[in-house]
Amino acid sequence: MPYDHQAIERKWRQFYEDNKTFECDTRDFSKPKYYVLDMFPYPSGQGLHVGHPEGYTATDIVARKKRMEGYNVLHPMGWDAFGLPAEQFAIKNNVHPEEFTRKNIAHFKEQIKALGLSYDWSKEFATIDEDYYRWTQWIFVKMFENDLAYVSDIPVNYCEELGTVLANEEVVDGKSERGGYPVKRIPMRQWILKITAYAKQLEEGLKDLDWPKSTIEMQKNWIGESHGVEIDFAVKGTKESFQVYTTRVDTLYGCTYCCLAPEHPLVKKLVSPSQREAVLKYVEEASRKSDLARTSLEKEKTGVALGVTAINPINGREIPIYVADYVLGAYGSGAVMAVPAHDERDYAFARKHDLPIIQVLEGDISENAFTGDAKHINSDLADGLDIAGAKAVITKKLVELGKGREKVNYKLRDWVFSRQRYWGEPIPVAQTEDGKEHAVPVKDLPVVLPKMEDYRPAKDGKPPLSKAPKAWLETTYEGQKAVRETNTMPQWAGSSWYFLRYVDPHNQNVLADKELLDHWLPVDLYIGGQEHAVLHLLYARFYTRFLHDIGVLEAKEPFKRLYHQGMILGANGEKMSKSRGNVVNPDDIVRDFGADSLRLFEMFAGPLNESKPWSTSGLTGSRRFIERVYRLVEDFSDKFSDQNSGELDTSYHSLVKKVSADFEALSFNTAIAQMMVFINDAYKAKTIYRPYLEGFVKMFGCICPFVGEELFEKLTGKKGFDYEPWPTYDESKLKKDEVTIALAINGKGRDTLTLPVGASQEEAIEAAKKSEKAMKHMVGTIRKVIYVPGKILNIIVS
RNA sequence: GGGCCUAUGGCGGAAUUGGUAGACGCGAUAGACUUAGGAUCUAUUGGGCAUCCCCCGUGCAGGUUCAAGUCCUGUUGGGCCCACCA
Repeated sequence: MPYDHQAIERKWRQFYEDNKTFECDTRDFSKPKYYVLDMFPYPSGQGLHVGHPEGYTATDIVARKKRMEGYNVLHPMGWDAFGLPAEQFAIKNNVHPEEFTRKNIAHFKEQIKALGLSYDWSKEFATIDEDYYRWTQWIFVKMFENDLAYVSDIPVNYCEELGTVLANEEVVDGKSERGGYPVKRIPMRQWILKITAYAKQLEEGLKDLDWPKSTIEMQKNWIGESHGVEIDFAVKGTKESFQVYTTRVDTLYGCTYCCLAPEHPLVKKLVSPSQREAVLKYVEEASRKSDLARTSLEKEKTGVALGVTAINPINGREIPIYVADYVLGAYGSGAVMAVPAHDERDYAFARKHDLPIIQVLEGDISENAFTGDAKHINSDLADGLDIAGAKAVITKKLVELGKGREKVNYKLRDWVFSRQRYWGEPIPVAQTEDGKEHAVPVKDLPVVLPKMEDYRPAKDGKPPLSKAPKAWLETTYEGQKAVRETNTMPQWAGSSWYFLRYVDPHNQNVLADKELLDHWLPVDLYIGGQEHAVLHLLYARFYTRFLHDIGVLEAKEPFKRLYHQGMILGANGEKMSKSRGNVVNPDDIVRDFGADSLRLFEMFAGPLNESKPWSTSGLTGSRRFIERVYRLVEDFSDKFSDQNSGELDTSYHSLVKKVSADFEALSFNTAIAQMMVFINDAYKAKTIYRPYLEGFVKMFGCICPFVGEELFEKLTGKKGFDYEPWPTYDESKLKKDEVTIALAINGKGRDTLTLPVGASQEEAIEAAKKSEKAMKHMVGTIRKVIYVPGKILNIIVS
């Protein structure tokens, strides 16, 4: 029978359904555990993208291998289902986001099942399930109780025309991205999570993770730990002082002015009467610029003098104070000491405002600030020292004076956690009439998102839930009248802990049984896109550490090993998009070529972590290889033998060795190449030892499960290879009696030598002398011989 | 501006971590089978050339080494992230 992928897929999908083949008993601790997880998808209206199967196939291969190796494998799937796109689509098309999202989930699930992925569907949930978001809210309540959630008025981008708050990315040059309406920075009440309380832990925890280097770097960068010194500057003629933060305390003698951020509380307090008007105007203008506009405009350094003087604590020098928006209010203390000679920004500002420049390191400052390392000058006790030495003595002096202290700073800011949107988890808080915020008691969770006809943002910038029915809005807290919080959580909330719920998804009493969490966490292998290198992965780490701290689980880190799949690009090497017309629909591929061909192609196209262009001929090649394997089993059974002739020993045992190692390293393309070599050898062989073919089919079946199951049944009569033992290899079968090594003259490869294993240098040279090719180049006397057994014989002559 | 990654045939990519560069696949060429082949099988396939001999070849320029795609220095192009973080 020829290879009919549709019939085979139908048969084995049914088999998997009927037998619940991949259900995992998470309470079975008798076997070692392996938890392999995909980043759960956001079920968009477009359905599955051909990029999805790439990561999913990779984890599936590992899951299948681990099951055969005797692990109890947890391999679940679920849905990240709250979020803005569904809400926007629903508004546009006048449907309810839940209805729309549930439909998308059903579609995604069907598409994923068609791919032969070995998920345990009994663990499935969506973040929009009340049963799930009850615990998302519970975590928030615990954070609130632990002073990690607070409300604050912070500036947001508000667009009056659109009647809504916009994300930074939606604001371009002070105008809304859509419509081009003006956007104001106005303070608005927001819920904030104090992720900065975990900055240090999140930084330190990175060193124990088996994660891609680039992702670790990005997280480090985002957390932005910096070691420096905080210095007190007194304001002349007042009792006021302010702190500056610097990583270059060694340049303190070169400080010729100070700058405060426009948001700095002392600006309005300190400003001299004559400068008051100009300064207030400047501050007002700065506040109107969005963060984006403030940084994307040309790097011109603007600022206004406050008309007051500060005193440099190291030498008593009197210096002017400015307000300037190149100083960030949210970083450090919102104030800097300016050293124009050795900081490019200060240099530009000083030049523009005609401020003095004092050089304190040797170097050229005629055109630019000098920022390298050199001997200090004009620095009193630090003269002659390099940066490190000067930092040490100046810091010591400041500490003695009580005017400075070492300090660690982080770029990481607290997490704005509220959204003025409908399609998210309601924040489980109620406000009593005295204005106090109270967490909803745990027994009253979940706070169910009310069904609403009109869930558009309210015109005055208030969240859609402010239009919810009174019965929902009005509540009580310990007998007092209260109103519910109408902000919702961001999409991140549900994805920050979902990996915990899978171990115990139906638990009604706790978010998951601690015993199960402690057995299964951390996740052993987590695969997903690099676009989540910072936010999702950082939030998930934050949640896990918090939950550890309140005793929910022992693990401190959620994901032990992380890997990013690359993108599947269009055939033209560009990102797939409708406008480029290079989108490939996985449904078409599965229908015409089969899920196995799609899986094989995506794994063979190149290294998992690199982006690869789509290639129809590559897909055809994959299909061709499957047919070649299929034909071998179907049409050449007269070659099969239960006696091992030894013919395929080396080929098979090196195959098992390579595939075992490559699967572990997620190096699927090279594993597949080796499988092709084996099949080529098998075609050439006179007889094929049947157990070798069975072993091959089990490994091949991890990549192409449908045809793998079919062939395994044909070979063995048994249904389902999924819990069969993983093939083993015999190292002694790999050791040949002879090795082929390279023969080089003067470092240049000239020939190969076939030598007995363990041949001595003398034997090797004897053999080399028989090589005509090499002897041609052996002119002169032998100067040196380098012999690396099993690798190379290099003879140096002159 | 800073950080990280990357560069190998016509194409996707291998290379035991310093040891004959180009595994495997795609594409191409020739042949076999066939009514037919866009199926299958066999052979060849980095470039040059005096064609199985030799020379040149891993973005570019240097260096270390008996030996470099691999290590070091510099440089150019591509990708991703952060971006006035004091």
